[in-house]
Amino acid sequence: MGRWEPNARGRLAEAALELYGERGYEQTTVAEIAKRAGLTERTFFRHYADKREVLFDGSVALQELFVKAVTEAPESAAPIDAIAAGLEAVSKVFVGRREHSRQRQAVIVANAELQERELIKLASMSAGLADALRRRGVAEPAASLTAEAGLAVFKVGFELWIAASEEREMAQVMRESLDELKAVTASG
Amino acid sequence: MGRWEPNARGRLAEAALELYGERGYEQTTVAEIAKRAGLTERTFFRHYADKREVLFDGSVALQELFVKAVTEAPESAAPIDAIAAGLEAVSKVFVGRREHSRQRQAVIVANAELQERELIKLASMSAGLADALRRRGVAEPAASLTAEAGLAVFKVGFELWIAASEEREMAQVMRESLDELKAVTASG
DNA sequence: ACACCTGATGTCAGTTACTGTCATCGCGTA
DNA sequence: TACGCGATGACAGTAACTGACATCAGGTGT
Repeated sequence: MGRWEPNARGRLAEAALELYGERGYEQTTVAEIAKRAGLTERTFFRHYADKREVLFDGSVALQELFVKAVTEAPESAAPIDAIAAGLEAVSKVFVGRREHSRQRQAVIVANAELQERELIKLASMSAGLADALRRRGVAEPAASLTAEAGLAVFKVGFELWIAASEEREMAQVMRESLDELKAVTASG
Repeated sequence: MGRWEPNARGRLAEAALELYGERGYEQTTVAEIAKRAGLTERTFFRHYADKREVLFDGSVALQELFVKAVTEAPESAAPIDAIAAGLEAVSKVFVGRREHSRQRQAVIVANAELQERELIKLASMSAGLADALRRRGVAEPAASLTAEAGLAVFKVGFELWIAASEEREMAQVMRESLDELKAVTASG
């Protein structure tokens, strides 16, 4: 366990998820995470800005994927359909990762600080999507509202997918959730 | 400024908003807030769970009002219309408070930790609204999606209202934002 | 008038997240 | 083989937050 074992960052993320799951987020100290990863507390903070961030390593890549899919949707697609294309793209990333997602989500819902961090990541995604829509020529407040609606579908759809049986595909759940949103907003 | 001046809690909230505005959230210590309120750091933490919570004193009451209005909407009202009734009720609370809201929002958007706290308060509202809708007989995931849609309207509408001129009423902004959401989700 | 009770506050010590600074290590390169 | 450089360790310090206990002001009962 020398100073130069490879992938220090990944070892820290793995150790953190394990410990948060075993004894809870609050009952875990950063020093313990670092020790399990064969590193020191100071090095933890060189890789992650704080004790929460270690659980959200992939969020930037996920947002970029989402935004990219919206940006590259056909010009003719309506804003909500561009968002739908983004949801399709994002869903592919989660194929085969349901169990890992469940474990991670269980840790997050057990602690308010982690929920806060999750929410600001989702808000960042919403802002990125609104940007992408604006670049497609969508005006405000339509762009922000469409982005928020898309995130609502993602949030609700994600929870449904986690709770669902193994055969149920995320992309399908997302499509159905979006249809449901369209239904409930289609009054008056 | 003796030990028993009245309204210690209110004095702390006022001092905190002032200091966060003057020198920023991170550059303000809890000891400084307490000192300006004529109290000690320890007493601050008896009134507020942490350094962020002091800015969110009214959030529980606001949520209760929102939920109450949704609950008491006519039985015949569609879910989205019950939410609309809630938005109307909430809007009344903000009459005459635009300047205060601007000041507070400026402090919040300037700091990520405060944004996180704001987001979890809004998420709590969404959960409360979904509950209320379920009690009205709305099934899942329609209840959660309608609640999330309502919160999206509130978020976007609130920012529009803050940026708008003095004559523009929040209730009107909320109505227009909801109509816009209905428009963007009314495709295919 | 007096002792007593109670809730709010003060005091103090302790833990832990997080930061700044400098020393040290292992590896590649000239 | 000497040197440079990025990653890590070591250490001290700040501030958010907590627990335990003392103290104070005001009300209550006698």
